[in-house]
Amino acid sequence: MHTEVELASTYGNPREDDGGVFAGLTEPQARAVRHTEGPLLVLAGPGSGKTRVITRRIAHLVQCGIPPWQILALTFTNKAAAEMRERVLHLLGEGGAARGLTVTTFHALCARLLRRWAEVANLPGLKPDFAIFDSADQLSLMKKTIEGLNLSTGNWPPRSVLSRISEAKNDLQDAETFAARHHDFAGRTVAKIYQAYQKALRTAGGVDFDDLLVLTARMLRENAAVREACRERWQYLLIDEYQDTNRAQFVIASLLAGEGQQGRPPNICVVGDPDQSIYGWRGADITNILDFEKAFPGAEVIALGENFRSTQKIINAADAMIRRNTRRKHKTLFTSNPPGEKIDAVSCRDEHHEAQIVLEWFRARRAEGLAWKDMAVFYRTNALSRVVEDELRNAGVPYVVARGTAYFQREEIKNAVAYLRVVANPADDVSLDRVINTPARGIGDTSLDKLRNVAAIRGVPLADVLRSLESNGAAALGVELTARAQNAIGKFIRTLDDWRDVAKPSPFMGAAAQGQYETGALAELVERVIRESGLEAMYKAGKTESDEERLANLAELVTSAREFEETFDPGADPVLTDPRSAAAGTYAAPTNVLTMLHAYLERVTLVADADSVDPAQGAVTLMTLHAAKGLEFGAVAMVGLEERVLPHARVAEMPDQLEEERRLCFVGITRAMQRLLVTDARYRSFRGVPERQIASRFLAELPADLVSHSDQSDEFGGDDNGHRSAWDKPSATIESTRRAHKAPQARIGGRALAEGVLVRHPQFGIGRVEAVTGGQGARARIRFRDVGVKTLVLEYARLELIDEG
DNA sequence: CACTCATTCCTTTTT
DNA sequence: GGAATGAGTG
Repeated sequence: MHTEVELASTYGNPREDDGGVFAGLTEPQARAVRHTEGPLLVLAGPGSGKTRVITRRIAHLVQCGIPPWQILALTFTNKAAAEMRERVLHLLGEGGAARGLTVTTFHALCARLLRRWAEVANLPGLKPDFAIFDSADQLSLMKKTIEGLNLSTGNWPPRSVLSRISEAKNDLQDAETFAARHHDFAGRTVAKIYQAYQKALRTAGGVDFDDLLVLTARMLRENAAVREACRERWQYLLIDEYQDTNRAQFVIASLLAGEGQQGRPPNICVVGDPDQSIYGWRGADITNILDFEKAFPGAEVIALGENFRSTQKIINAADAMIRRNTRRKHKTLFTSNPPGEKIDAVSCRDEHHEAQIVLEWFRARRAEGLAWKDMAVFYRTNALSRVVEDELRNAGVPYVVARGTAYFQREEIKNAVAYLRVVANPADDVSLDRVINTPARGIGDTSLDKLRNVAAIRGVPLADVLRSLESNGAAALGVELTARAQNAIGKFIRTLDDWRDVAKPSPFMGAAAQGQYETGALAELVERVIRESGLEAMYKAGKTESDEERLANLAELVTSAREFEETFDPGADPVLTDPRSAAAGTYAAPTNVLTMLHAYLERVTLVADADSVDPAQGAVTLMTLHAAKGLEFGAVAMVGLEERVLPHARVAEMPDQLEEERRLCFVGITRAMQRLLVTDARYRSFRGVPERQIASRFLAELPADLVSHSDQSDEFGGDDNGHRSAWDKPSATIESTRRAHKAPQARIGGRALAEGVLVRHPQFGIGRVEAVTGGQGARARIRFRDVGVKTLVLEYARLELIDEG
């Protein structure tokens, strides 16, 4: 292997090496790129050229003569992986110098490894054609599991049980370990559910997101052969966004990195920023990055603190705020960019007013020459996007909401994908349940319940029962079915078989027999499934606009399948038996549609919201703060800077989460290159109920001299008194500014609060109104059932109206 | 068995 | 404000 001395002689004068991997790098950046052997931690502040360093470093490794297939780069999202791959390719030239390089997400890598090795590694109940269950699938399976145990979903909400199990999985506790550690009633019950859930999951031939990591960690730990095969192949490991890794991911990384070769330390390079760790709730363990040097002794640490993205004012504000966190590795943020404008802060009346403010601010930015695509709106929760969307739509401003998962959550797409999943894996009961009577084909709940019962008793997938019904009749199963239902089921099974025959490798099918894949076969299968399942006819029969839209979406699914096949690169498969064949370009293509279908479904399931961010669209981008990480925009508007929204309400119960909320805010601020707007609203409606809001503490943490604040939250202010706009160019019209805010006096949720009305208070409980005074600072005297009479200021009292009866 | 209308819970963030 | 159940009718 190359040493630093040799490299130094090759790249003696980086800055003049135009076009080379060291061109234009700062000293610390170059140091990170130059580092090839042994553990390396790059602490990369926002806008510090992190991606640049990573991609250059990979290119550098390859230029040093390391075979690309020995390099594994891991990210969290497909988008990050795609971007990295593209940039490395660009650096190395399209000539195939990067062939065999593995750049992928943790989850996708695990899926591939498991499919390749599951049988060898003897993982209980895991078949190589397993389906990956997304959150919706998990939820419906969990519901069934809880009901199957005769527990109430009221006492054991599937969501929270799932999150407890997910927590356990992220910490690598299986059901048995979990059971051994929890002896209280709730813990024991969850353990029982955990066990049953895993069993149901395996029966359905499925794994959930967490399982992908857990099972891979376990496989690598317990199976020396697999472990060695992976280590043998990947000598250089790189992990992006390392601050977001959880315990399972840390174990996988450590096992892959191994002990290094011949007593030398492992070549693991991790890049991240503890200040941008925002996935603690998903098990991300910030100590992974804080203690990297402990886990990998002798690690070189390089801090990239210089920011090349934002103005001084933005950087200084972000720095001042994040300094308040105590659990961090301090690095000084600085920039030699221009000072820039002050941060705009506007206090608004309510969320509608806020949306108008954002719109006007964007128009002003556009007047200054910024394009729509250079602007973005960030918010803490998805629910906040709606009002902004409405405002932009009405104003005719083009926008896109970054919700990559949304497309695949549409009913029609879920249906079509569920059919495909049943083709790929007939045991997938969750998908089968979804499609067996969609569109309605006469297989009703009564019949299904009987058959599900049989399946549950025998512990086999429903599909097996259906099949045995088809060959042996209902009597053999010990159930009675109407002839109508039996016919319908028979027909359904035969349709499935037809599709599977097409998909299966068949020695009689010409090209397939030669081991060649015919491009278009997957798209053809998707098209066939949509047509022959009756989905197409079902939506064609409907005449509403949404039905037309649904047909269009289904057509799009066919297109997406076609695109997938066309861009599918079998050489990029991380688990090729012989990586050298990838380098040589002589790998074997997949031989049948089923293989392609599996790859496609995997891709479809492992999408992230951030994956859909496409600045080429020429539109304003709307997204959650979480999705914003890693991106940058000329002008950023952050809305909902309020207590209980941006530090989220949950912080009240879990104070240690406050620092993560602050990091979230930090991430948002540091996305802005030139201009930043932060807004808070005095009133905001949650689920239709307006609530009095308090400005976020984070606003107060921004140094006053960097902020230009404009309070427009006055009830009737901000109409046309000249103070409406705090910035240079207010828009010419006042169109919607007139939508006066409803006076909060003596009103709750738009309904008048009168004597004798029942209300609920978050602390005091239920009470009856005895008297109301209106006007500014309206009050009500309320006799509470439990705590007696209190006089409350309506503005602050977050009361809820209760209907009598 | 299929479809329509009312009632319930909900939401933090996502691979 | 909306999705996801459940009751009731054709």
